[in-house]
Amino acid sequence: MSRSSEAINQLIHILDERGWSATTVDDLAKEAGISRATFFRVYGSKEDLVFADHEEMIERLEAFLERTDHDIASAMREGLALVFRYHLEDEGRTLARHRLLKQSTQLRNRELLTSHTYERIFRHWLRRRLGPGLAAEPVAVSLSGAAVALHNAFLRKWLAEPSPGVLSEFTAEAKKLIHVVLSGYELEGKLRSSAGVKGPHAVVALVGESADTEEICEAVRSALNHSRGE
Amino acid sequence: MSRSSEAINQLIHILDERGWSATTVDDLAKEAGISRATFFRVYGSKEDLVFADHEEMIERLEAFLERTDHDIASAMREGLALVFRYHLEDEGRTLARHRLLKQSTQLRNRELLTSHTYERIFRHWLRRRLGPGLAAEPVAVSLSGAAVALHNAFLRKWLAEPSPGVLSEFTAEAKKLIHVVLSGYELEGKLRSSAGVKGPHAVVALVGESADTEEICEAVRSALNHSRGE
DNA sequence: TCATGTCAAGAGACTGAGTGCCAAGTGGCG
DNA sequence: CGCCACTTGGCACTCAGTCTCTTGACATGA
Repeated sequence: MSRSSEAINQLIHILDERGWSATTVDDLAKEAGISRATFFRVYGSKEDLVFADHEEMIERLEAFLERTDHDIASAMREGLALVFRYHLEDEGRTLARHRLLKQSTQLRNRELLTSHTYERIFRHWLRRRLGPGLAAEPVAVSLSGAAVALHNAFLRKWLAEPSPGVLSEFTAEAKKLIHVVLSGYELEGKLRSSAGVKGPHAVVALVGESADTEEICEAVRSALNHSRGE
Repeated sequence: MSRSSEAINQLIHILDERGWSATTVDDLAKEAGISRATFFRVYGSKEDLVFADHEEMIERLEAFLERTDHDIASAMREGLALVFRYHLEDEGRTLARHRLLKQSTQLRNRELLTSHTYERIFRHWLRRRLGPGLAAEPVAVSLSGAAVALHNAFLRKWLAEPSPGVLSEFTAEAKKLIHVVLSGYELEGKLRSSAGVKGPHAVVALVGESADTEEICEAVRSALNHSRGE
């Protein structure tokens, strides 16, 4: 898994350097040390290669939404943050892909398609979580559409001018949007957590007064790893 | 214009009957009484042929938004209705295309792309109409995303079960959505100025017993965002 | 040790989309 | 009529993606 994803990153880099249309599948296969036929078996297509890692992200998001105990608004916001953080995670890969996308409308279009996958995931999850009710369907549809659009707008902003503050700006805007839509449709009642009777852990992390969210999370992570013996 | 659009309808019909992948460009060119080369010159590609009429719709929408005297909410609603009505207008063509789309994921993906074009048009128009202001950008992004998602949902519903009442149902829902978003952000904008100076705060994260490290971090992040953002 | 089944990979032919080039029409227009 | 710009057809070419057949590595089992 990790080896193949490195191979993918390398191939994307090659496509970025030599140009999307100037690089043939033969070139890529030769570069990867496999035959042309094997290339198609492994990666599906030249296009799929560039977005192979999105599959993983989609699984992560679905797993998160499936298992979360958060209330609807928090889970939605955190799901969106999860996706956003994924793009910031490997800046080299994301920027290389972005340069690549500028070369070909075909690739840009493919990129846009991934939005619909995220939108669909949120929509279906919202439908389930909102349950039956008059406003559930339009809220599921509109909120997922709006939230993914917001995500894309902030991602575009970050691609144009990478800065670490974008994530928290995005999270704040997403929070506002979710609140506006849910309360506007009078679904505040659904905002409560659906968490069951599971007993809570107590976790104490000590951090400096000026710590930001990520620093605190890091402290929590290390405290957990310590106490759990990982 | 009208002659060529009839030719397009006929070719779409042929694609629908014989199958998308079973019909080659040679077949289509022969059917249209032109050479293969001319086919590509005129229609661009096999895929473009299926969505050629969308170009016209996009121009209609842009012209309407550019010239309308309506207030923002009414113009938005009427613009959406304009697009929706266009699909209902020629039921034969829309249903034939829909049958065609079921045959090929490639075509379905292409269809999804047109959403982004509409979304972009509404977004740019909303930016211009909302003018400068703190909430203008997120509203332009979110509302266009949500509105187009709503449009697509109602269109899917109509395609599954055509009924004339869908248009008015859609218009009503769109009106509600636009009102919720616009009024929701106006309210937020007024409340923001009264936000006080941040003091120290306590953070409590409650997670399920089976939560792993990452889930706990998500919960901490969520709790922080909750307490800091208010 | 050898026979057998399985599976991943390679080799190569084949289809079909899309591009580029050139030659042959097909009108206007002086 | 002859010149010109523009359109169309014919044709070769590249390359993505599919399909089939073969080969070799590996495991299992008598």
